Amino acid sequence: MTENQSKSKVFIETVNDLKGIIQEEGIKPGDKLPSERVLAERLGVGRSSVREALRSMELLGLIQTRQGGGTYLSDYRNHQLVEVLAQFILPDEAGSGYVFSTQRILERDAICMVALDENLCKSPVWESLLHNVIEGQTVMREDIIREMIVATNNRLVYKIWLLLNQYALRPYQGTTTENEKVHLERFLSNLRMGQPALALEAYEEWIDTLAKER
Amino acid sequence: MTENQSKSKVFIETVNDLKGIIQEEGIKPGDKLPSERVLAERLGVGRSSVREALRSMELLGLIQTRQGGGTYLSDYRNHQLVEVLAQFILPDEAGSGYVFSTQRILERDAICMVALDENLCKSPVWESLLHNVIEGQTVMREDIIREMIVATNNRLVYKIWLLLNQYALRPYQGTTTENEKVHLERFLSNLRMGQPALALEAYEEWIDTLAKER
DNA sequence: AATAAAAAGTGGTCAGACCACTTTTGTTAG
DNA sequence: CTAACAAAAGTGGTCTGACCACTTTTTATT
Repeated sequence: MTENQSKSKVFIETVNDLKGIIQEEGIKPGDKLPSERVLAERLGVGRSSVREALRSMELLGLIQTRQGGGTYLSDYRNHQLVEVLAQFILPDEAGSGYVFSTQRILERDAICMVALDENLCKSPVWESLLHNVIEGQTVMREDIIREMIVATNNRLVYKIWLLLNQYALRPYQGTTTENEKVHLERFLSNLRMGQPALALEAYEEWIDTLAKER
Repeated sequence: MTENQSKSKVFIETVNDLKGIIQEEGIKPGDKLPSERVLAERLGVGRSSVREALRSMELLGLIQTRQGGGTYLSDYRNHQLVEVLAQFILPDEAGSGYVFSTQRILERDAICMVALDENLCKSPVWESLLHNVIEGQTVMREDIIREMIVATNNRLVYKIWLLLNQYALRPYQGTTTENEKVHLERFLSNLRMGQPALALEAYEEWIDTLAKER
């Protein structure tokens, strides 16, 4: 099944093989990968091909490398690729716009899911977040959204969202403005009351305001 | 600014240099890059380092390569990265139902987008699809959904959806049953009339019925 | 047993050699 | 002169071997 596409390049296949090894071997983030030389022999390819695969994965942030030390599987969240891609994509807003709107699709769905679920929207998380906002503590937009997406209990969506987050030129960071607090309060309280439409509305306004403030 | 981090690896620097060359030279998507050998000499590094950089960029979908032909700057919007990361992220989730529900999130959004847009929902595509259904011609669920997602004009979403489609244990294939036709008609006509809520409802029923029929 | 030195292991880089394929060039037949 | 074909040059794809710099392990010394 690997060779039905005989045209695929060795280094691409190697990336796939690497994935296979990682799975079979049960290698977890933080664990060490076999050395380049071992991998080359094991996969029956040249070391240079292994390196091309590894370097690609490194640029993606999938692995980390310490000279003389070894290669380690990294937490997928450490995408350094953000910077790399940003350099290429930034001059070309169209690309980043897709990331942004895709993220919002997932977020809107999460909001609906939470608001429509009696148990979810009653969760003490929202109350505590709301409390933090009122108390003036810094509450990150990211954290709130993350909570919602986690709550919907779809790991795949969560992973995709995390990924997009890395790509997004996230315009929302820093301290919470007074204006933002208002939106947040409205949003969270509507969420808790199980009002998907109202929560969505508040969410849209919140995001729009944020985007404009830059 | 490039050498203040003396530790950065050659292939990483090369990626940046490449970016610089692309900018200086005014190389646009579709244009040809200098050959690997030329780049190596020009940057004063080994060809293997150039290759590691190029391969990384290729895995990101930043460039395309034709053996014997050359290396070409590709449209950054072709997020190949989705596929690559999918290799690492998706397999764990396949068959878990997450793929299915994630797909539906994207589809529901597309339906809303189309139905809410005056121009989109008036598109002759839906009419023609509806016509085909009535005429008894085989209309694939996939094709209809695809049309909608394409219509929303978010290439990233489209790519992700295609990907999920491959991983999904897609229960919908084969001939269109009479029962399905009813749902389809209802769905498409609501879509054309710009009724997002009704279209969504019909969609949900349609999908649910399909899932049950297996 | 603690410490220091040597060895082995590992990633980083380069150079050169082929191969397969494509593009260009040059030649030849019409 | 043009069209078709063949040779040559260019280019990416891959492998091998060689160093280097750094880290980890082993060994030897005190």
